[in-house]
Amino acid sequence: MTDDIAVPRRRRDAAQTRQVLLDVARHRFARDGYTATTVRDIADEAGVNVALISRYFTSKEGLFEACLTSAISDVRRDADDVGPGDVAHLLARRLSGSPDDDRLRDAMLLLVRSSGDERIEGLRRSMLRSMSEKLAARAGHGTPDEATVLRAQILLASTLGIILMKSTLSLQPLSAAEEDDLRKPLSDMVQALLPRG
Amino acid sequence: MTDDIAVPRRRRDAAQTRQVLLDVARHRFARDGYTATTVRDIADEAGVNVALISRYFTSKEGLFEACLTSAISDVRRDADDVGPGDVAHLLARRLSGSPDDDRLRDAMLLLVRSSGDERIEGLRRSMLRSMSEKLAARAGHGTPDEATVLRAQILLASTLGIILMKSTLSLQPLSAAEEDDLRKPLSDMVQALLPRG
Amino acid sequence: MTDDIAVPRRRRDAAQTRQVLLDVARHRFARDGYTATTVRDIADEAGVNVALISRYFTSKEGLFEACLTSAISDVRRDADDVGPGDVAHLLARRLSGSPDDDRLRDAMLLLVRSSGDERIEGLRRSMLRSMSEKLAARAGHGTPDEATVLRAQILLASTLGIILMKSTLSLQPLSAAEEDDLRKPLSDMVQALLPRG
Amino acid sequence: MTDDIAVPRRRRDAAQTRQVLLDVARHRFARDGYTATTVRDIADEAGVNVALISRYFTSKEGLFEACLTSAISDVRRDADDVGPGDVAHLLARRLSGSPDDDRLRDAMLLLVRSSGDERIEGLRRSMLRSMSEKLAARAGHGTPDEATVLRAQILLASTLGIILMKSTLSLQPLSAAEEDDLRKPLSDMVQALLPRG
DNA sequence: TATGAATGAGAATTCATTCAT
DNA sequence: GATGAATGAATTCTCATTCAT
Repeated sequence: MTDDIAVPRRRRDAAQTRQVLLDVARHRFARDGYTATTVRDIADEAGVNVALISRYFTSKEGLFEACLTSAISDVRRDADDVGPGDVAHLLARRLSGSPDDDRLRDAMLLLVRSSGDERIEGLRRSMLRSMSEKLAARAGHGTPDEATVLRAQILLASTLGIILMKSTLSLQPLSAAEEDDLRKPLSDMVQALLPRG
Repeated sequence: MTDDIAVPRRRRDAAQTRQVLLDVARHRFARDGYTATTVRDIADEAGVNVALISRYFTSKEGLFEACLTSAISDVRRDADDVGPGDVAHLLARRLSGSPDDDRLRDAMLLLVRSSGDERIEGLRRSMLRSMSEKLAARAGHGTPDEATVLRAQILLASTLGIILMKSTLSLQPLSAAEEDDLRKPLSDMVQALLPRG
Repeated sequence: MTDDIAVPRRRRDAAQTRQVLLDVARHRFARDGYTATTVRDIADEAGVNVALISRYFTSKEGLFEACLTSAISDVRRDADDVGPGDVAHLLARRLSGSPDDDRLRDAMLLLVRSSGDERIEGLRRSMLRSMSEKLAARAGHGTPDEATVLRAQILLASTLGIILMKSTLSLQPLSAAEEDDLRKPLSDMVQALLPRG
Repeated sequence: MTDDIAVPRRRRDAAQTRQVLLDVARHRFARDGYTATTVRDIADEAGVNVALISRYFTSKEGLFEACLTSAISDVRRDADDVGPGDVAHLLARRLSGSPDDDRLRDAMLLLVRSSGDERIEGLRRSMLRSMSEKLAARAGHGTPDEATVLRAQILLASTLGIILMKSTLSLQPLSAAEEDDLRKPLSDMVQALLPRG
């Protein structure tokens, strides 16, 4: 019952237990939002006891924060891997349904999920601010002006809106759209908002 | 924050009480989501007893459904008022902070808020589908093909993402952006996604 | 909606309104018990406003008390009408389903329904005590001894048990039993418990 | 009132906690009926937290069902222990106040208590039907005819009426009657209703 | 390290009752 | 005399968290 995952969990491995909880939580928080997700659900799906959430993450909020932090690193790492100039292609790939990118989509989704805790909100905000600045920088030359940052934020918000709609609501044809279907429209959108992107 | 006691509520006016509850609920559900909003909060902010929610709307879900229904009419009415061709201007006006449009922004936000109840989800979905079709139709000629509908849905999702980010997270400069700041970027985006829109 | 009863209720007739409430309440309390019956149900079935229950009977308990009192008179009157010696026949007739006797069965049922209020319980107790004494007296000669009263109470309790089971639970063949089916068994029972009854 | 803390409850023993809840609930439901009993009362008397009721029995209805089920087994077991022919003696012993039989009287009382839930009602009905058939069979020869079943049901209903009256209402002399006082009258009643019983 | 037991706070909902018309 | 509006006190149930093993 505890090991319905491929890698047969070793018992009594704290680090691994922690990781499993984190993975499950990230997915659930992303999909259902903070309040609608119960710690018991998470623990059950992870195949461990609820009390471990308090143990490893102090509280539900602590767990959410850990999810957000890990999500942020993932997104950062992913962004760094990508060369300049092909934001649209990256987006299209990330948005389409390939299971490899589930984790990344979840990570992005977390950025629109609020926990209610103000300190955690700060994290989200600063992450989004930094993402939009990086995006703006990529579009141009040196440090971007506010107008460009605004455009970058509009692009970012749009992307998140698309992920949200695509993955949480089954709205056709968007939900079923593949990478190929999305590439051109997204490319147009990116070009329009951040010309040099 | 808007106008808590502007209209001096007459006591013992069922229709008005119902309306006040509906208004408060719509705002709260839009801002905080379904699960994070408690009926007691709504009743308190409305200045009436909680029991009246059951009385007038049967249940929390019933209240949410009523909010969604009323939001849908508002959005429909607004969309009908707008002539063809100026989607971007409309968006810019709607997205900027003018208090007149608070209700409309809330209405739109409700479209990304889930109650968990499957029947209500159907409502949301069909509304979004119909909005995207109308949007697609406006872009072109006769009944739109699926590719155009997809583009319309991308535009719709983007818009919702922007509203969500702009109003629930204080991310500068987006959150403070005025109609003038938004018009050009949005216009570019609309043009890119729905050329004739 | 208000007058689903044969006699077209005159509006604004306090005495009659009171009576209708009383009748409906007696039936409901008898059938469903005190706690399981809501004043709103009663008012609705009576076709009047709930507030009138407080008005005419002070409270739910007051209404129950009034029901019990009226039930007691009915039972008393009925008992007085019956000559000595034919208790079994009376029982059989009362227990069978003839609608004329619905009110009387309800009245009897009320005697096993508790309201929780101690003062009202006293009423019930003293009524039952007096009924059993009368029953005992009928069996014999002069003032009955305790053993005879005990037998009378056993008979009374049995009768109430039969009514309860027959009318609130659909247990075949008892629930469908007619006067003819019941007469002999009941007669045997009465004879056995109160030989001269 | 019986033995509140006689058995010194070990802490953190799920099976025992469950059992204590069940015992308390059975007594309360039997004495006060379903609606008049609150889960908080039960938990308090059991000395545990209310949430454990949901945990162990899902809901109040689930708890009631568990009570009824366990009551039915108890009654069945008791009935099986009794040889044929001495129903009256058994009754007399069961009805008298000996604390050993408190549980059994509660069990019987539960059979006249309704929860409102239709599925649970089915349980009660089928149990009563089977009891009356067994009773009828015991009276005679082979499979009993409907008339005999009717007589058995009358006896059963009478018994329940007597238990109800004896234990929930303090009506003298019935409530204080001892085994010896009851044996003869009950024996007469049983003989009259089920001659060979 | 992990578990199952237990708790307390808070959620939605129901209900008798009171108030204003 | 009667009504509909409104209230406050329960009631059941859920959930994050803590405790004991």
